Amino acid sequence: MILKSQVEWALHCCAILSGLPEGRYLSTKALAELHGLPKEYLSKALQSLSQAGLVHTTLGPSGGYRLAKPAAEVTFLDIIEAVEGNGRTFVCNNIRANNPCRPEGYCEVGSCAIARVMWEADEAWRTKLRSVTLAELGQVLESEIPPQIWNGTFEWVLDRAG
Amino acid sequence: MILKSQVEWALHCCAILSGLPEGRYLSTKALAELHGLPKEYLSKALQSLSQAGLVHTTLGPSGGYRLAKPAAEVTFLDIIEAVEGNGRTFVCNNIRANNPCRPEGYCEVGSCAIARVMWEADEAWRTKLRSVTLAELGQVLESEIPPQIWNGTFEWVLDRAG
DNA sequence: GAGAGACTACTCGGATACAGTCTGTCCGAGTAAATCCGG
DNA sequence: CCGGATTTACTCGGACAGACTGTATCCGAGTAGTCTCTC
Repeated sequence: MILKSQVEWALHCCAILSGLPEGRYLSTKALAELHGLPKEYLSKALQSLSQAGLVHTTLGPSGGYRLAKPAAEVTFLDIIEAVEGNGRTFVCNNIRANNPCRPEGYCEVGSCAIARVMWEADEAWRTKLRSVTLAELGQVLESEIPPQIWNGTFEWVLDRAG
Repeated sequence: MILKSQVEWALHCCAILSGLPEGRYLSTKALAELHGLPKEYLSKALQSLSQAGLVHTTLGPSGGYRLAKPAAEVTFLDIIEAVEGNGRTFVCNNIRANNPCRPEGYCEVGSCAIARVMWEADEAWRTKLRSVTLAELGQVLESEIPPQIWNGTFEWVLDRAG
């Protein structure tokens, strides 16, 4: 059970977009160059974000993406679910129903105890991811990345943002 | 990111094995019949458990599996890691290193802030799974399953346990 | 009745096959800004 | 100088291909009880 690399890409792209001034758009091409990723395939991840309403897009030259909401309202979980789908990490196929010892036509009530534990763990994971927003991530990044690189990157980005 | 069905199978099989009297073994065939699963493929999951040392096996007739440790010492996480591997659910490919604005030969220290959040969420998931043992699961199951089915199942099982 | 050998039922590991997902590429349609051209 | 047509640069969506993983089956090798056969 490993998250696909598109999740990592989407998170990094959102981190960049959250630092973009209001109303500016950044193209897939620029995002791909900045992270050294295949432009066409990265585009799929961004389309997922767009479809989930996390990101807004404009066509034409100087088009591209920007966040659709304030960075403080976008969580890690939003981004991950947009890319990876919002299903649970554990699906219960109710194999207890195959027990040959059960009376004919027996219908169980309630969910399988094993599935409940798995779902609680899943929920713990989601709770953590729901608690971190892009705004908080931006603060951490700004405090950790050497100022010259941080500023240089955003000069580079603004140079390409429409 | 969905756990494979072998995880579900392994958990159910361990639940049954934890109810087995000391020293008795239950065969793959019986476990497969009980859950309505393909015997050969289920065997792969059980082999994983065996390789991880969670389960002990004997060859020959009346051979099969039993738990290698007391049920109170086997956690959900043990079983899941045995089947699914013990790697993290998020791998950081350090794509920030591809940033064209970084000075030549720049070497970062510390891990990516994005990866750290993902790993904390992963750890929250693992912590929950580490906190539930097979012994606790057995108690819940016994309290939830109607006594006639519970007893009938274990009669069926003991009938086939060597 | 005792011991040796054959038999049986099981685990283990490898080989194989198939389907689905992940990764990646390519191309055409649509859109909006910039550019060009005729009046 | 102005307005319409063309060009350009981008997104979007679908089609496609290759690699990898998950699911499933089959078979031979090895092992430990059981059964049989012989003395």
